[in-house]
Amino acid sequence: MLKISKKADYALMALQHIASVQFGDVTPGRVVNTKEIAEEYHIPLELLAKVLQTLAKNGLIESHNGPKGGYLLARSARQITIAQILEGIEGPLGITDCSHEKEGELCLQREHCNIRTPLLKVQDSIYQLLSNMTLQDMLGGTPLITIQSSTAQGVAQ
Amino acid sequence: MLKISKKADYALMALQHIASVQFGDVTPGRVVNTKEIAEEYHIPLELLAKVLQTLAKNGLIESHNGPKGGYLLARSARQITIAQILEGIEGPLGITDCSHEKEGELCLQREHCNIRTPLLKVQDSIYQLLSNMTLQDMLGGTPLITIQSSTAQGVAQ
DNA sequence: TTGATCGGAGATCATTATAGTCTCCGACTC
DNA sequence: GAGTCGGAGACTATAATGATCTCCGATCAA
Repeated sequence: MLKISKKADYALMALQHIASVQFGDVTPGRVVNTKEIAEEYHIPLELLAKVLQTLAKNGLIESHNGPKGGYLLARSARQITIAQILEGIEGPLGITDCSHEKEGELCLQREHCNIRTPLLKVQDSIYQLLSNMTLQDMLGGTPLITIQSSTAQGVAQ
Repeated sequence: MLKISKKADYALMALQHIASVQFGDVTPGRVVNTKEIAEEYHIPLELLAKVLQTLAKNGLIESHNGPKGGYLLARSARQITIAQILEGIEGPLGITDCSHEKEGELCLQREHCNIRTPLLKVQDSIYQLLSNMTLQDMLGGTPLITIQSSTAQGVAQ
C-alpha cells in the first residue's frame, strides 16, 4: 500500500544518477543522456524519456538538444527535495480522494465524514517527511531524515 | 500520489464509527451492523461488508452472527493503530516494489539500484508515523501525531 | 421449528490507472 | 545535411481497484 509508481521510481534513479555524475552540483561538465541511464538501470528507454521530459518541464533538470545533448541538474541536489520529484511525476500528494477536491466533486462521504481531518494531518506529516529529504541526502553522504517517535521524542500537544 | 484505497478509507470510517459508538472502549453494549454504517456514510453495502470481514479476520473487530448481530471492537481504540488498519486492508506497507520482494523475483534495477536504501528509510518513517497514531487519536479527543519539521508547524487538535 | 436477519465467502464485472510501445517532429552539432 | 539527440502525441496491454451478485451458514425470536 501507499506505493509510488514506477515512473516516480525511475525519476528518482535518473536524478540520483545525474546528480552523482555532477557530484550533486550544477556543473557545466558532462551531460547525461537518456540512453545512458536506461541502460545502466535497465529502464525502458521510451518510458524513461517521458519521465525525463516531465522532470525538465517541472524545472528540476535542464535539457540540451542535438548530438552530445542530454540533461543536467537545474539546481544543486541540495535544493531538490524528494517531494518535488514525486510531485513532479505523480502530481500533488494526496493520500485520500478528497485531498484536492475541486468544487462540485464533493465525495459522498463528505457530509458525515469522520476521518477527513485526521487523514489530512497524516498527509501533511508525510509531506513534511518528503520535503525534508533532498536528492543530496539520497547521494548517501549526509544524514537522512529523522522522525519523531512517541517513545523517543515527546509528542507535543 | 501515495493514495490509500477506498477500501482502506471505508475501513477507517467504519472503525471510527464503531469506536465512537463504544466510546473507544470495549463495551458489551450495542453492536453495530454493516447496514448502519453503509447508510450513515453512503458506502456500498456489499463492499463495506467485505472490508469488515477482512477487519474481523485480522482481529481488529469481533463479529456476531444472527439477528441483532454486528461488530464490536476487538480491543480498545487506544490499542488499534492506523498502521494496523491500513495493513489489514491493503497488505504490508511498501512504497516501492522491492520492499517485500520474495526470493526469485528480483527487480531488474536491483543490481545497480541507487535508491533502494533511502526509499526504505522513507518507508520506515511513514510506517512509524502510522504506527504512532491510534484509532483513539482519530476520535478527536487525544493529541494527534506531530512531526519534526524544519518550518516548525505545530499540529494541533 | 421456522423464518427473518445477520455475517461469510466466492465468483464476476466495469472502470480506471499504470506501464510500456510506436511514430513522427524539431533542435542541434559536426 | 546527416546523424543524434530531446519533444510530444496517440496508442495498447495489463493490472489494480471498486463494485455487484449469488449462495451459504449462524443465530435469535416468535
